[in-house]
Amino acid sequence: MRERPSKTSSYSVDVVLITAMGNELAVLFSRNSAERERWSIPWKVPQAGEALDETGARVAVEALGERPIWMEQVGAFGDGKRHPAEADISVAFVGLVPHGTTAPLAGHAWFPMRDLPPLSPRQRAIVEAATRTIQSRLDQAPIAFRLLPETFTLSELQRMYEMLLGKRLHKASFRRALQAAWLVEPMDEWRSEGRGRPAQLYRYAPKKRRRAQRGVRFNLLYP
Amino acid sequence: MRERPSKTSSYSVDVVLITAMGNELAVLFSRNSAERERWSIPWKVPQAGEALDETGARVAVEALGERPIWMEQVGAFGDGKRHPAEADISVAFVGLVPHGTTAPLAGHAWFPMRDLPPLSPRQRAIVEAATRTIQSRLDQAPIAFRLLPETFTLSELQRMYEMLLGKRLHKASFRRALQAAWLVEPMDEWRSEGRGRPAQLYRYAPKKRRRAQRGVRFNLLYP
DNA sequence: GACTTTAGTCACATAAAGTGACTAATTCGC
DNA sequence: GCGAATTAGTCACTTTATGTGACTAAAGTC
Repeated sequence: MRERPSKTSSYSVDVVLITAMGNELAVLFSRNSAERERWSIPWKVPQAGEALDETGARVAVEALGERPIWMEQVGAFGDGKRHPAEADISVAFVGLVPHGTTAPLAGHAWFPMRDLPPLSPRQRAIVEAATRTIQSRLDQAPIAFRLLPETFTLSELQRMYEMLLGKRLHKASFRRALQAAWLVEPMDEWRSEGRGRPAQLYRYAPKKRRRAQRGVRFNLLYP
Repeated sequence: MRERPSKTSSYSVDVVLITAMGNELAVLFSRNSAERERWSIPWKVPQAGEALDETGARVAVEALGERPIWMEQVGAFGDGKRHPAEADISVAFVGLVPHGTTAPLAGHAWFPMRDLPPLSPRQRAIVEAATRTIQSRLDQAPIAFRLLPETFTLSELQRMYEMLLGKRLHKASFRRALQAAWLVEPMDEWRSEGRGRPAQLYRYAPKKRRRAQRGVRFNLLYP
């Protein structure tokens, strides 16, 4: 009804790749091609006829060397100011990178979540939203398991959840909730981590639940 | 690394406007300008320098005549096949239209959620995702209240929640949860709806809760 | 005035979450 | 070798939340 846009608006696809490093989450950054001392999260412009998810996967593969083990859309971001290069808006995805695959390609680096490099306002918003997306999916999607190796101890799992939620959990409650959710299966192996009693190893093996499954529900606060 | 895209990709902004009509949710549709017998949810192409939210608001205003009382982004949709006209992808929003404002502009019509006109796959996906977005925000955002008039009875409120959730709720549980959430305030008015005992009127008046507020939590199933 | 209809509340049963304390199996220091 | 320290794993008890049926209240209907 108003004036037609002078030119069609374009979009980029930006991907927040997350992994767990030690006791912190880390995000993958690429060195900017123009200003080499600046960093940004990986992004690309779509190719003709390419589905959104495919573009997201392509961005991830080119930044990481492999496909993330889980990926979900975060949303579209745009404030009227163009940003990652030419794009009017950016469609953001979060992807999870499993433990171990943490060797970055040339021109890329992992930054701990709490100490990110300077970012454009848009990309900062994207990273924050990605974190919220992960937290909100945490009780429905196997996010914590994707960040851990195949087998893990329950303490490791709990630490992963604590890292993702940003709060401490009570051990007994955590295990009780885990049991109710039928998500893990004990192995016949134990691992001695130096200090104390050896921990039994588990693996992710969700049981197909009958009725209305209710996710995991770790509301559980620490004292 | 591969071929550059031959032309920049474009996007549209599509808006799912929802209101409550009787005992059903309804969605606003516009008649297609090309094929007059077909309908689509309102959409537009952004103007230069316009923020995403602004475009969403503009689409809503031009389809509805006023601003929706609540609006949130649903996400970006694109499968590689262009659709609403030229756009490669569509960024979708849901908006709520308060009770009463239901007179549609010319070329527009409300369709009950269970009997939508034929839609493109993309717009169908958008409407479904919009419904899920609303359901997932239901315990955090005042969605049900936005669809009701200023004052309402608790039975009306419960029916609204039931409509939005698509399941029945138990009266006693519903009211208990409502009380725990400190969301409504009784008025000194009663309304007799013909049949039975008159119901007290309430209004939305959320108390600023101190600690970790936990939203509303109507898990509550019916027998 | 008995019956129907909708509002509003109560009490009790069941389930889930919060929490501290206890037992178990290791390594470490000596 | 042995007690302290450390981490794993479990229990039992308390407190909250939720599920549910039944009951009382205030209208209209006939």
